[in-house]
Amino acid sequence: MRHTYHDIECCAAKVALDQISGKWKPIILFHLSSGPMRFTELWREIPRVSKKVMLEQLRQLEAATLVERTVHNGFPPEVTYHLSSKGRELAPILQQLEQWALTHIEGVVQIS
Amino acid sequence: MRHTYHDIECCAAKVALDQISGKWKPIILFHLSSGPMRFTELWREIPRVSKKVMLEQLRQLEAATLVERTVHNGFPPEVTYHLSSKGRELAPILQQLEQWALTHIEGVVQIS
DNA sequence: CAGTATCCAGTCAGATACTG
DNA sequence: CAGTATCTGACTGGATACTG
Repeated sequence: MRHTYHDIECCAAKVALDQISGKWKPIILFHLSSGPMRFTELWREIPRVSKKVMLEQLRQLEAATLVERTVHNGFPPEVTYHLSSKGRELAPILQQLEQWALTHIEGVVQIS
Repeated sequence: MRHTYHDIECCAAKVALDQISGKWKPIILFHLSSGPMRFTELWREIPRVSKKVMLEQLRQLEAATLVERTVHNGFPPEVTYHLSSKGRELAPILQQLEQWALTHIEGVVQIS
């Protein structure tokens, strides 16, 4: 998403929210918070998403420098993803958000 | 957005993020944090959005019980929007997110 | 003033198949 | 294993005009 000066003037939090929200990004961040994971490992944890979409989400997290990608040479290929320091600094805030959610969303969210 | 059991199991923060992210929601929350505002007043603060979209965002915030809507009888009609207690409890978290953003997004965000 | 009603274009997630 | 390529339908945001 493109940001305008007006956004930043008003609310840097919007920029932050755009970087961390998205269909699967919070879940990816959640899983990576326990440590580095390989692509397929991550993919298996979130089985409902296609590889293509998974990649897109990871690329966007990389572009936002929240996640870093490491390629280990060899065959078969091995690529791991891990949180950057910026991503790790986000963790406590996400935990507060989680806590806020748990005390407020009860009875509001649909379960499918 | 519909949530599944898996989302909640993994990450209640995702549910929270879905409720507060969206093209204009953070900006609306930001403006309402200073106090109640009338529809047109709010609309004038965010001039790039159409009334239809503005309404949609407000309705979603209402549905998430973050914002409340008050109709004052009379003519011309007067409707004000204000944060619920749930919305007010979110404010400090958004401020932290704002702070996190300010220390990290520099040089990353495009200005259009 | 505070909305509805239409219509449109662009983006996004997803399914599926293929590759170095 | 870790991707790419292609195609698709659904959803979102937006422009514009109209209304109680």
